[in-house]
Amino acid sequence: MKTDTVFKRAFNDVLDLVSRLPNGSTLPSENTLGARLKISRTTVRKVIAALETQGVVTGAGRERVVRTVGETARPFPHAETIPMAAQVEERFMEWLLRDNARPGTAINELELARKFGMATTGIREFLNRFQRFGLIEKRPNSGWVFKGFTTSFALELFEIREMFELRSARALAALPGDSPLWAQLEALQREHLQLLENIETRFHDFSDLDSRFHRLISTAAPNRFIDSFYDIITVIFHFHYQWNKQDERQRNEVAIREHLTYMDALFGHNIALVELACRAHLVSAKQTLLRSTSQK
Amino acid sequence: MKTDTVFKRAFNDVLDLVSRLPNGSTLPSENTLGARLKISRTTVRKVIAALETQGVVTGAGRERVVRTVGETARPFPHAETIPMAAQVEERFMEWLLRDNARPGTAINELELARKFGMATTGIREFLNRFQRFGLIEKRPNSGWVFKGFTTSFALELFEIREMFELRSARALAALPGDSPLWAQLEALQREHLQLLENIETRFHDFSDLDSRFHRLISTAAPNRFIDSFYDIITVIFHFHYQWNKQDERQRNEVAIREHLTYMDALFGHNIALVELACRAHLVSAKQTLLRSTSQK
DNA sequence: CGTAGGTTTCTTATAGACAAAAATCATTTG
DNA sequence: CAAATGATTTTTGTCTATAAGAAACCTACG
Repeated sequence: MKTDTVFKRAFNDVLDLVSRLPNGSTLPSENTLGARLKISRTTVRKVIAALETQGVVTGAGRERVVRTVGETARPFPHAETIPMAAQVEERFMEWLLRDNARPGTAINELELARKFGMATTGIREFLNRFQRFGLIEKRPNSGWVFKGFTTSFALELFEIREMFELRSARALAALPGDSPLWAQLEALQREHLQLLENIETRFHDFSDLDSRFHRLISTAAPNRFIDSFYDIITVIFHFHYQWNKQDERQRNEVAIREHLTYMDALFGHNIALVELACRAHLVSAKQTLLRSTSQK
Repeated sequence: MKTDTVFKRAFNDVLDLVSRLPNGSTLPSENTLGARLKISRTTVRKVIAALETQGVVTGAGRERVVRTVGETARPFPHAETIPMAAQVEERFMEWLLRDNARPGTAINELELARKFGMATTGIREFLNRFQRFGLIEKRPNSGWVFKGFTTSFALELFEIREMFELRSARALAALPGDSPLWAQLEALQREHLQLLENIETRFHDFSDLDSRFHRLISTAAPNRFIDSFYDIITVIFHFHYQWNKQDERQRNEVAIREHLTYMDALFGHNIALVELACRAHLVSAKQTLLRSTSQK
């Protein structure tokens, strides 16, 4: 059976939306709600039905009215609004990093299914998608092997990353001044400066900013294969940041300053400087990653 | 239920192996057979049991003897020895190319399952793996869309291909003369020359040679992400060759000559010449591909 | 007559079952 | 006791079933 995470997320969203409405106002139409929440009318109706039994919405048909007074309905826990497929990645990476980080470790679908409390189908599907990250490999009719978060993995990853990033950075620097990308880059620059001011408390926020910065650069010359590669980078770094907390504040501060230099070079449209700043940043990012890989 | 393609392929292989043995010789041990056919002993025993009922092998336990006289057992049809997962790709590409090549076409798992005579699980698994080829995209809770074999697809593919190929070619040219790769490259050179001699009849054989040539170059500096990208190239070109038969003989002849020039440059360790030959070949390959893409 | 709600049909996400194949454990024999 | 066969346990590949969710169709009201 499907999980009803779509319904639960939508329920919470509508609850939130409705709570901002004045008491007694009419509910937006089913189509409007569906469009706003990016779900089908079928699910909208299910949500409305649930809200009716909870007394948040009264009336029927075109005459549905919001009642925000009285005890409000309780939203579903956040965990139940995340689709299963998305949760597997999180749990799998945690399992890899905490328990079984050794290269060559066999990955057993049945064991994972039991550990994660789900059917093997879901595990298989995840592993098949995860394969492209280059960390696991399939042995037909036998299981999967974890190839290890090794030095060579990091080196291979960064070889490609450098090629792609330099190419995108050059393309961006060559963009005319009236491209909307410059405004977006300026906004990101401000975010970097703000983060730098509050680095002591907010240093965890860098992971997300980092991903957005590099992805923005890659949009200067869109290429589906490069975009797809950035998914890999994002996931690897996301978990690397979660796992390796050593010197996190300081590492992130250094990276922010490198980003700022990199952005200055971009704003200056100076290809040579851009390449220099880009390379410098990637070298330092590579060193950070390399410090937490296993040998071979 | 699993298909028994492993058993059937193994059965055919053992039948073939046994037919070369003199009548009355003892059968190799189960372990030996398993190692040679890359299958588990369980399947070896199943094959032996089948051969016993067919009278090709007599005796039991350690005393099993081959009987090649009399009517020999019939092998299983080749089609039944190919694992289902491998067959889907073939059928899917054919379906894409023949029937529904239009960008934006919705891909319906259930419909494909019915058309291919298999369960939806198998289709899903295939589509999830095929996603990395950049030709399809998933809409959660809805189906998949075919993004189209478009001009931009070809351009994006070749942008990456050129980056990767130039980098590998440079690495290969820089390899010392005693590297085993040079001998392998010489062997490939001979294959090219032979194919060129019989181009009129054997021009279909180029597809395979092409793939092996470019993959050999990439082994000069192994990188899992590049290898993975070559899988995409190989599949795309495999089906492109099957689909677009126009001028096939001539196109392949041109490509062979380009390869030969490229190889000469590599043997000469002349980076500038290598880059020239490599670029020239890729440009012409790109043109070929572009000629059969749809607009946008 | 176009937009909204009501109803029906179709598709996807996930679980569960089971034979094929692998992996492990046990026994025999030279 | 090492290498082979025999028996048993686990795991994978594939199918079927079903609720959640999307999509399509229908009806009614302003």
